Amino acid sequence: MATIKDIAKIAGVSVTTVSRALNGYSDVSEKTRSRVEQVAKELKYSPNAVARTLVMNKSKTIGLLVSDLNRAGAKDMFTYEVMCGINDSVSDEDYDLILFSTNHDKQQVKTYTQLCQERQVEGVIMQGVRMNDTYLTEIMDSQIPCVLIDVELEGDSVGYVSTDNVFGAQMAVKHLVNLGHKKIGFINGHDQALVSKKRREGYEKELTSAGITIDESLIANGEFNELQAEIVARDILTKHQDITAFFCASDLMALGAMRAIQQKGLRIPEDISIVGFDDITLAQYTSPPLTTVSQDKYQMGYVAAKLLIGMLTNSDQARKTILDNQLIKRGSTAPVKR
Amino acid sequence: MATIKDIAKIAGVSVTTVSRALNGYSDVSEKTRSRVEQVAKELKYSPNAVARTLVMNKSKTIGLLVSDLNRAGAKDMFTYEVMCGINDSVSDEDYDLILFSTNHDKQQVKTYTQLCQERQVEGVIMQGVRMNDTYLTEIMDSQIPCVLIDVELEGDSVGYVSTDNVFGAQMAVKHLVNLGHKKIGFINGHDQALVSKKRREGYEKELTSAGITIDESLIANGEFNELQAEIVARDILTKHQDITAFFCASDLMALGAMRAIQQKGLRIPEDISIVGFDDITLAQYTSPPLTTVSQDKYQMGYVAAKLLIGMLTNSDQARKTILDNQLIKRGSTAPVKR
DNA sequence: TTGTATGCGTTATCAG
DNA sequence: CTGATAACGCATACAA
Repeated sequence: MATIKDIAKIAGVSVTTVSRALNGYSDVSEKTRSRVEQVAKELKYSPNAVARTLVMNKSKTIGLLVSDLNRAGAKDMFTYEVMCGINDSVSDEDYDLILFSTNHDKQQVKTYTQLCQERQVEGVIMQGVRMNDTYLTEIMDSQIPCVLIDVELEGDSVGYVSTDNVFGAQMAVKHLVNLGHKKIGFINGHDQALVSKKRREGYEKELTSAGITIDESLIANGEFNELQAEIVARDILTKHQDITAFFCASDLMALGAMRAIQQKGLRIPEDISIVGFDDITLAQYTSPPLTTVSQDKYQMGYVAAKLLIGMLTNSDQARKTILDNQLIKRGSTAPVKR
Repeated sequence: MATIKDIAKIAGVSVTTVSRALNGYSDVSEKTRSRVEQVAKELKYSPNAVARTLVMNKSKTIGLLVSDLNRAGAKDMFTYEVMCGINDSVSDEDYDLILFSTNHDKQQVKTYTQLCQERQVEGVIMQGVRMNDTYLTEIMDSQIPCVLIDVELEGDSVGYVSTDNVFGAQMAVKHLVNLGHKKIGFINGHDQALVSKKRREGYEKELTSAGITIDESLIANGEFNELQAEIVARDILTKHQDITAFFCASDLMALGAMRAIQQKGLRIPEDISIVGFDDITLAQYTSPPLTTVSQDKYQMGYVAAKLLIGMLTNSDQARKTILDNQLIKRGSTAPVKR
């Protein structure tokens, strides 16, 4: 509650002097400085960041804009882990984080720029955007620096962090191909996700280079949803009795597919091999444990924040980073029976 | 970037009028109001919450203070789910959330009051505090309304949300007792957690009422840590060959204990029954699926925020809520062999 | 080395 | 119904 005014009065100096003393300016005598600091301590003074923001036009605040922050995300801990990385990163740099959750409806009510201006955030990290979210175009038009997670869009003030989804998918499919699989189903996310495009690209690329022709009827969208994945997996299994493997664009969907497989009376990995994507915690605990492409979610968040803060301070900073993925071989994949 | 000043100039009125027109005051003619709104829209005006905070002394901001926000928490999604509840709740009421992560070290650098004052948060929700965190006493002394998650401390401006941990533990133990278990190990968290005290209380209460005497050597702290729980479980199993069940104060620790049990060549639930606490997502996927006491974490967050906002608006608001828990019976418990 | 005056964007008071 | 003015807490250009 104490302000520099209070300090000034007690210390018998002007507010200007207090301000400068506390901010470490050199043009203040050691004597007054120590006196001011003394009084500040006595009064348990702490600077009002709000007032400072107003006058400096710098809030030292970063907006964390999460699309669909909800319980559904609880199974795959993606958002949480990314957040941990961001949090560690920003506190290193003495920024604070303000959390916005958004969704399609909210985006109609308040524009991106409004959202940012109201709270005077210096920059934004956006997680979970869809390609058709209205905010995405606004971000590109806006001057406010923004780093996107898993959306590879670049602009003057827009950068991104992603993992190498094409290569990740290639590793997954190559692993299956090496095990002798030829008929490999692909359960993708949805068309609004860039990662889905990328993972499909990897899937097709690897099959092609293995001399296997793409069969559209082996591919379906599971909407990144466990249940939906189960449904489409069941459908594919019914249509293709001779399928021997699945590649799923997320572990969560792999869980759904596993259920479909097991309900058909098929065994994993003896009858059907399956590979997921993400390496969520659950992946280690399914039976059998799930082979998957691991993404370092914490690192994604950490790097995203670093990138953003870099952009905030110097403009010709690199604006994108692609992290490597890793294939984690577990029990859900095996050589094809013959 | 547009301010009310800009609007005033263009609309040909004073800033006062603009302010009142935009804030829906009645003492402004319909004509000027619509004119002002028109101009505001043209200029894509959005109010500067920072300036407003300064003058109103109300930030419409709630601090979410999380102790040890890190990857370790990724397995039990506690914090994430609580956060989702809080987020939904505060956005209902048009508050924003600012995220602070703290730990023992950080608490020495900046006091609780400083942290709050700097960002002018109106209230705080605190998750993951330990009984010996210095912030805890500061919270009690502070005037800033605060709601604690799972720490049952009450004061003039302090409330809490928790679940009925005593009863939850009792349900767990009663379930085991009903299955015929008499020698029931208890892997607790640590002494700095209130929930640990409570769960122990429930454990002892239920055993006593079943006529079973408490054996201290069957009880150990697993520090809410999977590995530590595995270690102490192994220890107890070695010392007590005739133990038939475990009650663990968290699912995460139950995972550790399960590993210890299985490594001993014992089967779950045939040889050893086990009950956890929390109902984390993983609990459904272990083999066998884990019987556990379910806490509605989302609801905890939701209620916490509601409580806090209530305290912010009227002072004689209820300050605490205890939510019910639920025993979820799964495959990890069975009648005792004889 | 220190102090005075001004402004950041908004709301509130009070007079017209 | 409207407007001039002060105030919130802080930083800074300028003056002394």
